[in-house]
Amino acid sequence: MRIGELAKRAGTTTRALRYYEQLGLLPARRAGNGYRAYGEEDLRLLRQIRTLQDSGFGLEETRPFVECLQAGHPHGDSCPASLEVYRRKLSELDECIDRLQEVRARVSEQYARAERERDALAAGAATEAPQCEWAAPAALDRDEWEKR
Amino acid sequence: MRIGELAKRAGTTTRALRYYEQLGLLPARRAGNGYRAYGEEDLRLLRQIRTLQDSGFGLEETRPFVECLQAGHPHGDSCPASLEVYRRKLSELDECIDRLQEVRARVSEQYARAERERDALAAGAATEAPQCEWAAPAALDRDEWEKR
DNA sequence: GCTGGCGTTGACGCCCGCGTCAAGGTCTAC
DNA sequence: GTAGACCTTGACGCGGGCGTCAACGCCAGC
Repeated sequence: MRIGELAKRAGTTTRALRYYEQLGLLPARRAGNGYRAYGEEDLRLLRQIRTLQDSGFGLEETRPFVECLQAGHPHGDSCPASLEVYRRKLSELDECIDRLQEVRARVSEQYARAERERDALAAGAATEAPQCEWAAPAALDRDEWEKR
Repeated sequence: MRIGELAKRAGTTTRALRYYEQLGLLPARRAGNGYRAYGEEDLRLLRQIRTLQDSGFGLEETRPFVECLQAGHPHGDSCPASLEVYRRKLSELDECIDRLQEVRARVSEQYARAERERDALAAGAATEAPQCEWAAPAALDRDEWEKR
């Protein structure tokens, strides 16, 4: 199998395959004419790479899985190094999700406050209502926010 | 105030400030000797930028907030364009969090399966227990997984 | 023998938010 | 006058995962 066919069957591009080879991730035999020659086994390796990538693994993080398959193990994650990568990735994901949720909470709070203030101003302008100090008790929160 | 002092007071670097100016985000007056000259108001703008950046806003996304302050509004988010950016960012965050949680679930599942298989093999090797077909019913799930 | 579709290597581009270096100008203090 | 702390512009680097082009080789069909 040549590079174009492998790429097509795996749903990727020849450029990516050449890049993986450059990283030593997916080495290829060579035919007499210099063309890269791949086997069915390479398709498995490649699918392993793509699957992990879809889950946010970097190429270097897929290496243990690929080497595990190359070593003849039944699955890419049949080796301790792969399990370790799983664990690291899970804790990364947890940390990332936590951070995003904190950020989301902050942004949501700011958005709600800004909308309240807008509505208060609109109502004030529309009704010419008296501006009372106790109408905007969020000012302190805002200053705290801006100091970050 | 010159660039170094502003950078220090805002907890950033001169390089960042020059970059913001290059983007037209934080323009600076010039002193007679060509040095950039900033005022207290610029410190507010800069803090607005940094705060938003900490929440994952790209520099271009901070622009409406900065322009809002420059226009003399009390807060960076006192303008409709800023509120729109808030809304977009919130939906981006939601989407991102959802994706990460889905990924986390997939990875976690794979990890659990891989560990079960490892333990099963270890137990099998240790006790020389007979290898029964019904001992590894997860094979189908795995094939489905690899086809993705 | 010519066209077209494969393949090869090499090199630069992209995105973003700067870091870092180079080569110089400006101002203050001693 | 000179050291040193600041400032200026310009340019390249980085990280990750390739896209894209250039310039060429190989092979099949007409």
